[in-house]
Amino acid sequence: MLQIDYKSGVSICDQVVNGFIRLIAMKVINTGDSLPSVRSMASNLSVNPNTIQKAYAILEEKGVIYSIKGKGSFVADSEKTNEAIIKNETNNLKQAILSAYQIGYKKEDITEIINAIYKKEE
Amino acid sequence: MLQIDYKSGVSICDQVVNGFIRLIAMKVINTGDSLPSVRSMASNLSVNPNTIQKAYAILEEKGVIYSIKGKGSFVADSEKTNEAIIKNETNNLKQAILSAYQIGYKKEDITEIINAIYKKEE
Amino acid sequence: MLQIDYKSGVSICDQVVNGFIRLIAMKVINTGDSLPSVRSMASNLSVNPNTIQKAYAILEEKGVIYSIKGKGSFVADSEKTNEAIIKNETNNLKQAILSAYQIGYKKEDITEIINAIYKKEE
Amino acid sequence: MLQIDYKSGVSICDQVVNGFIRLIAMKVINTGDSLPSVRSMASNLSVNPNTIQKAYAILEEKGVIYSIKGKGSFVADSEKTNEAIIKNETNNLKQAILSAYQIGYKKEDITEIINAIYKKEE
DNA sequence: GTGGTCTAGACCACA
DNA sequence: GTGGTCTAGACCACA
Repeated sequence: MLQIDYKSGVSICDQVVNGFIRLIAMKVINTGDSLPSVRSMASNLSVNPNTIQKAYAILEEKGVIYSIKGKGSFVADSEKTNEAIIKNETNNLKQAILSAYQIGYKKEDITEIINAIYKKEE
Repeated sequence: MLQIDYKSGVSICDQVVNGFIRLIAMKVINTGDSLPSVRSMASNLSVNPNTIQKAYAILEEKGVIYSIKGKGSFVADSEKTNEAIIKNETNNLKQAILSAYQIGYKKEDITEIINAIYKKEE
Repeated sequence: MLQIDYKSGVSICDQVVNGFIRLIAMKVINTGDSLPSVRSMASNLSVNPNTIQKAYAILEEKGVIYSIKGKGSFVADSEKTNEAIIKNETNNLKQAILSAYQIGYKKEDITEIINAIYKKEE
Repeated sequence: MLQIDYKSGVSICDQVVNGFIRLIAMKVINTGDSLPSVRSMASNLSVNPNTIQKAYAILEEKGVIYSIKGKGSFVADSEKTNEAIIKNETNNLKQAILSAYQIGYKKEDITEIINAIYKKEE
């Protein structure tokens, strides 16, 4: 379900968190869908269960999933998930753009980068 | 000269590195200007000299400063600093924009954020 | 695994960096192989862990190894390591040859040294 | 007489030593010629007299100059200087070439680098 | 005084 | 257990 890059420098925990946020944002998994159990996820990725446990806790704290003892973890309702995801992403963008602005980037400089990425990925 | 947030999660070393890159990018300090000595910087920020030493080493490797044993550390030629700064900033932007792209942001969504920042700051 | 000369004038850190580059270049250790942990290496060489830590950080930055928090350090893909190794070695050679050129060595003088080494070692 | 690059990372002392060795090797200055006094050299290069003093001491130790108290420093006889210079340079080359050999460089790989340098500089 | 390297040892995040 | 960051402080080369 998720691809982990063990050499990327990004912690596995963060990769799991971001991976699920992405899957939810792209509607690959939707409100009410259950996530793999901590243990199955851990064994599939050959990863320590604690790592997955922590990732799920972070996702729950962000409001994109909820966990029910003895049943498992589920995607929260789309209103909540949308809000959480957009807030997260917009903050990232704001920070990067503000920083670029402060060192003298013009709107066009940023637009150029955007165009390059959207063209390349399409 | 620099503001350090000791609880930000970002390492002190990185804050010093990014702080100076920003100061140089904004031309607050210019080619040939000397940076505070490792020791004075360390005592001003109430931080261990090794931490500043490491930050300066990273800045030197990025090509934005050069250090002379026994003399001090200085801002590099503007050609070199510009190159390093643009590379740094463009990487930041690329990462943020790619991530936004992947979860479904459209060009217009990002442009909106850009406009908000550039209007607000002007 | 590595021989350190504590009085050579070359820093321990650099000796570790160059030592591993050589081991990788000579295929004594290969892609995916794990390096000794920072701590075990440090105790084996009777050296402070920070020194090894720094050496590993430099090796990672050069692209010949990658480190995973909590797991260890590993030799990178051979594509990456080859590139880094050749860059490193070619720089060394260039520097030595340029210096010889400048004080009047002719091509033949250098070729003679090369022949002596290659004959002797074969 | 000498060009010092204050940002090169190479210590001023070493630059002075290598600079004179080069001048002697290229016969710009010859046996019996006097070197600038420590003080005039220091003031010309805006450098601490101790630094020049040390450089001269190293040159004397290598046998390429000799100093007479109250009179100054002079280039040694050409037999001595030649010997010292060739020994120095050949050692450098041997070290670099042996290292290249050990990691699998072929003669041709090194020859290519030599040709590139000799063509570029001519 | 200034940068550079190192020891000794603590503490954190991650697995 | 493993890598990463940091404090405290010594010592060296260089100017």
